[in-house]
This record gives sequence, C-alpha cells and structure tokens, in this order.
Amino acid sequence: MIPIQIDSAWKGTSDCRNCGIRDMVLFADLNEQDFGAIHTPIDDLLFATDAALYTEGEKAVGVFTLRKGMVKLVRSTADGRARIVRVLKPGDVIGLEALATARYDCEAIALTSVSVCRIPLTVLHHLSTHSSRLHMRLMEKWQHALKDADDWLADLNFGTARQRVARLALKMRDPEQPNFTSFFSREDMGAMLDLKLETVSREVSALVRDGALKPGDKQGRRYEIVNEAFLRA
Amino acid sequence: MIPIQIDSAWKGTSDCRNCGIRDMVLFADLNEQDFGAIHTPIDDLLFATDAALYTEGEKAVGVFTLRKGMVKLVRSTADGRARIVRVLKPGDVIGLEALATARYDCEAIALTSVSVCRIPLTVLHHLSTHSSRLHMRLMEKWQHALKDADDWLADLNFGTARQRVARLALKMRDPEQPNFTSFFSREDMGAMLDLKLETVSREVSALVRDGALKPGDKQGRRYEIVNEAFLRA
DNA sequence: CGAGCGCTTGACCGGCGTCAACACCCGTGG
DNA sequence: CCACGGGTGTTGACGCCGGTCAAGCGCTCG
Repeated sequence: MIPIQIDSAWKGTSDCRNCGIRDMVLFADLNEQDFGAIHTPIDDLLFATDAALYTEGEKAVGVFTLRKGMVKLVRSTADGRARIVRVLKPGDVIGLEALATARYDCEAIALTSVSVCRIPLTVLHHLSTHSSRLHMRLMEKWQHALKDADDWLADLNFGTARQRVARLALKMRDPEQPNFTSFFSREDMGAMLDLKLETVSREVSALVRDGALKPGDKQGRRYEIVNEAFLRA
Repeated sequence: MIPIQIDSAWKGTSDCRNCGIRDMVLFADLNEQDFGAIHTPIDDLLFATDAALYTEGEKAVGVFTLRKGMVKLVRSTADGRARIVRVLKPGDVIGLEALATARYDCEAIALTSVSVCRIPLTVLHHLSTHSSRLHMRLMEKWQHALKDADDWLADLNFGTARQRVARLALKMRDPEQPNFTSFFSREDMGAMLDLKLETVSREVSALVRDGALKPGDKQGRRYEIVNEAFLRA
C-alpha cells in the first residue's frame, strides 16, 4: 500500500445547472432563485488512485459529491490498524459530517481515479436554511449514508469468510453491466471484511472453482458473476 | 429471547419547554416562537424491557427521543439471523431515518424499561424548514448517529473476542459511575460483537480472572472496571 | 421446593490466521 | 528484445481461536 499522497488536479468550476448527474445529487431540485444564491464557486477536482481527499480529523472546507470512480472511507482503530468502514459510489456525498462539525470523521481515499466537485460549507449552510428543496435532499443523503453504514455492518461483517466475499461481490456489481463485479486489492478487501488477505484470496479462488465467478482480467480485479444464486447462499 | 411484544403505556403529553433533558435533545435551542408553531401534541411513552418501539419497514408516525434507558437497533440479515447494529442511550434520537423516508429501517427494542417522547413527523418537517436552530440540531443528530454507526463497526467488530468484549465494557460505562459498566444478556452481546454467547461468557470470565473486571451483581449484568488500561490493550 | 431460564465450563473440531514459498504481471534498464 | 526485480496474488502446511455440542450450576419465580 502506497502511503498518503496528495495528488489532485483542479479541473475548472462547475456549472451545476447543467451537471450530467444533477438528478442524483444534492442540487437535484434547486430552482433558478436557489442557484442565484450561490456566491462561491464550486470546483471540479480530479484525484489519482490512492490519493487522499482528506484525512481523519482534518478541518473541512467543503463537502464533496462523487461524480466518477470509487472512494473508501478509512478509520484507524485504537490498535493502529486501518479499517474500511464504507465505499462510496457515484452520486454519493463524501464528508457530510463536516456540515455539522466542520471536521472530517475519517479519511477518504480514492480507490480508482476519481472525479468530484467540492461544495463549500458556506454555500450549503446558506442554502439549506433558505431552500426547503435542498433541505429535503440533505435529509435523504444523511439517511442514505446511515443505511449504508448499517448495511455494511450487517451484510459484510457477518458469517463465514465465504459468505462475506460473496456478499461483497454482489455489493460491488457494476451498475452498467450487472453480471460483472469489481474487486480491490486483497488487502483492501480484507480491511472491508475483517479478513486477512490470504483468506480473501483463498475464498475468491474457491468461488471461481465452484463456478460462481469467472475472472475477467489477469489482475484479479474484475470478475463475471456466473451463478448469482450461489453467491446469495 | 422473548418474542416481540408491544408493551407500552401513555404517560401524558410533554411540556417540552420544561423538559429535564432539553439541552441534550432536538428542541434544545428553540425559542418561544418556535414552540408556538407546534400544533400537534408530543406524547410521553413508557416501554417495558423487550418491547418493540417499532419494527423494520414499519410506516413511521414520528421520531423518538430517548429520555431514560437503553434501546437496541436490530436488523435481520439475509440469512435470517438478527444483528444488533447499535445501542442508543439517553439523549439519542430513535428512528431519524423516518424523516427522510417515513419508514423505519430497522427494529428498535427496549433493552431496559424505557422512557421516550414521540415527536410527530409533521412537527419536525414544519419546524426544520422554519427554524434554523432546529435545522442545525438535526444535522448534529444525523452526524452523531453516523459516527456512532462507524464507531460500532470499527471498535466492536474488529480483533479477537477478548478485544471486542473489552471494548464493549468500555463503551457501556455508566456515565454517572465511570468505574462501572453494564452488560446485557450474553446472546445480545453476541449479536453486537458477532460472537457466540458461549464465547462471550468465556471472555467475560477471563477478564474477571485476569483482574480487569469484578462482578457487581449475581446476574452478570453489572461489572466494576478494575484495570482500565488492561481493557484498552 | 421444584421448574425453567440464563450463565458457565469443558471437550472437541473446523475455519481462519500465520508464515513461507512460489507464480505472475509489469516496468525498468541494459 | 530480453533480463531483472518488486509488487501483488496464489497456494500450502500448521497451529490456535472460536464455534459446536453438551453437561452442570445458580438464580428467580411460581
């Protein structure tokens, strides 16, 4: 694992009105008046794989919306090891907690190359008290984040190693090609499932042997889902 | 484990202005004008141990504030077993997710006898768009719930059985008597830590043998923390 | 005082962690 | 173009932790 590296690039300023994924995100149902109240520019940013969007405890300037790629939320436990608490996908908000505390509760690291836009806290604070439309959207995002956290706990940290890996395969399906799923480094997968990387590797191999998965590349990152029912059991 | 039983009693209507724990809860910094906008009565309710406040997927009428006692949030996993995702303490809000979806995401069951007040969704929806004070409080509650969920995952579902039980002991300290901690039935503890009840029992006994804990009653529910440093390691 | 429930303890076994060797992919430099 | 080396994934052998099954104990409440 490469240590933290800040490796981001400024891509320009967002035109939120014409955002390609606007219907998924916070500004989905803002009207012209709401947009007029945004006085601080919203930046588009790119992060390379393994770059940190922010670190645990860092003072927050804004909240991110994930446009493309995947981001892991990492928390270091009392005994020093790193634990991945969730993985965020396009449309998700990164660092919501900053709205309440102006600090980030855990570290956010790009799992792939990542495209995000950063919305300043001031903008959100101002809009959320003046626009009930944004207010409702915010509630939905909070609720989604909390449900996600609970799902993560209930689905991926329960049962045998085999079951956990199978559940992860189902959770990480490609939305566009539902019979394909993308994995991560075995070490990352271990930190998500509370397993050692060797165990993860063994169980992935076993699922391939049993005909539930089929390798889609040679690096062990992409697999085809052959037998979905098997993965569910 | 006793199956679900609805066992609640109406204790009256709350006088929120003079609530004993008002500074901890959602209505902490409402002003007289805000209170004037509450047109639906807020009920005080009592639930007996093992009673369900609501069940998973149930249509929600309101959100609860926990005044006294403890409540577990239970989720049934795909393979039928029950998983305790969090335990709520006085001052916490129960069923926040209903604000966004009007449904409860998981089951809430009283771990002790419990005193709550129920705030109708209509009241919160109306107030949160008209009072930036409540709005801010809501954010804080969401953030706290999310942090709690992540803590639960990172602290209690990681490491050896011994470590998990030790962490639970620290997490469940009595706020008033910090050298005392309260446990639950071994089965519930197992559902929190992802361990079997026999393992929990063994590890608790081991911690007592090693001089880290001392039994405070004969039912195995209350223990004195003798060696805090030992529990942290 | 007896029944029943929950907690404890023991014996045994299987799954996962540990340590280690090896295979494979890829980038680098000769 | 090939040789080399590091990083990552895979596979094997072995030991220990925790799951399983079962017996026994000690509350509490009829």
